[in-house]
Amino acid sequence: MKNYELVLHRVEADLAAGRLRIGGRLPGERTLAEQLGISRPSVREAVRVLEAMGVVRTATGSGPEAGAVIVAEPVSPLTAVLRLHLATNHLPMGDVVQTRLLLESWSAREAAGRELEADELKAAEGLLDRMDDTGLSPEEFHLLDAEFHVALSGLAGNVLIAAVMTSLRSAIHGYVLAAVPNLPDWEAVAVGLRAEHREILAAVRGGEPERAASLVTAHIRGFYQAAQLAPFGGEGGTA
Amino acid sequence: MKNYELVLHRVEADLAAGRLRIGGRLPGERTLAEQLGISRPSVREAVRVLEAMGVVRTATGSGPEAGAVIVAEPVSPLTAVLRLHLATNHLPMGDVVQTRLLLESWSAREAAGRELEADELKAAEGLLDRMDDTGLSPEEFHLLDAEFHVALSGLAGNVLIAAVMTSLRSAIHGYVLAAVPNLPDWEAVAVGLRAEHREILAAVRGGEPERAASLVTAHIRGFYQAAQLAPFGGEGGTA
DNA sequence: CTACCGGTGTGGTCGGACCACAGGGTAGGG
DNA sequence: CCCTACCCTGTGGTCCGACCACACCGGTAG
Repeated sequence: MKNYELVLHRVEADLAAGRLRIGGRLPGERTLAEQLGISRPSVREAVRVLEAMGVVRTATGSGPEAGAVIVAEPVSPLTAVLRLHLATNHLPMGDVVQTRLLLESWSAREAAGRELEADELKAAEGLLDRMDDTGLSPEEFHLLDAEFHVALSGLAGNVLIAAVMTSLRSAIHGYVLAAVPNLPDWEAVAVGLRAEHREILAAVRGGEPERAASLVTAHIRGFYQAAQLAPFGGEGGTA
Repeated sequence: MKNYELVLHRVEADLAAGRLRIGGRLPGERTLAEQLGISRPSVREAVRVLEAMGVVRTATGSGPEAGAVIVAEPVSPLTAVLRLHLATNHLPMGDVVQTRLLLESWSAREAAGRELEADELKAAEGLLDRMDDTGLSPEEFHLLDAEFHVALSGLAGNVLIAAVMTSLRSAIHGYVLAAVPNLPDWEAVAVGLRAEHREILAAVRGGEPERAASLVTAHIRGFYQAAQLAPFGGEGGTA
């Protein structure tokens, strides 16, 4: 048993038992070291891991914002894990895209079947309005695009799936952007994407689950085919 | 910019550029510290993070197995992130189960639509045979059960989804086990689960995607309802 | 009453030291 | 000549003590 794991187990146990809550603070590194009978460097290694896992946020200084504060940020660790494993080339980009397709089509179906608050849709709509600006560069456009898709999957109400979607989009971002030059006419593509987005949102708002899901599937598939990316054989959503 | 991040970026860049491959080794901690102009403790913090992310495996001693070896182990970090965030109670168990349902039904549909090698199915079948042993405790049974479901999702051929499934199962394990006492007759339930497993595998082998998917959905839903667990309203798979 | 300014506690970093471990080269015995 | 036992070397694992930068907070001077 390595020493830093003592800290990890201690923190996990404290979380599970409710002794630590979001917004709470870990004891100081020196205190923790003394309590567990280990050295400060060992404690620091554990805190770094917790930070990388999105469980704490550290800050120097004093006051309520300083120290190791408990947070709940699952997106950044998921993104980091994805990025690193994509870098090893042992995680095919095709699998990532396929997973995205699955999660998004499900989210759209689910969201269309729920009672949505008006302000939930407002955020997504605002993004679409901003995407109407024809002066946007492909990169700016795609950032808004990604944000829209993430917002859409958030409407399904499953925080895990929303978090995974966010990570997937981050991981895919560079990949998609690199393929923009493959498109024969970017502006024409953008026009098509805008229309499809509106259509998807309308289907979600109108409570048409199957239509929303198939629109999303077609929307994503269409773009990847146009950009000559990731030939993926899987279904993703409902056929 | 914190010092340990220098190491993370360096390693990620080396991975992306192909200077580091699976099976390769990181420079020694002392060497790395000198190269980046930082101290060894800073390097160690970064290595710990990489280890927690499943990118390296560290070992003492000498020889080809010692040092920080590059590996590709996405499952353990995903599991750890899930466990920690479940402990914070900011990740509802219902969402985890719902996600599992989605991934598994998709995997079953996908697997049934593929050409499978005989030995791919062998592993799953072997697990089912072992589960026929009536002397198994609920915990032993459930471990095999989880392994079977993971193997099943592996048949779809998407390593990301398979990895996520493995993590979800680990996260759910304790939760499910704690609910076994809720079951009026464990042995009767086990008999039903065995039959359903065989049926699912048959549908996958027989190339019946929709049947496989709906069997899986019913299989999972049935168990959760019997154990009076996680009332989840979502669809998960195709309705 | 206000503005300044040090005290105090936080994480961030560093250098050095020692330990346990495992492999490989070497010196010794057969 | 071969085999065995030993020691040397390099690895990560751990620890100590120190100093820095930072941010709040309280006392103090105006």
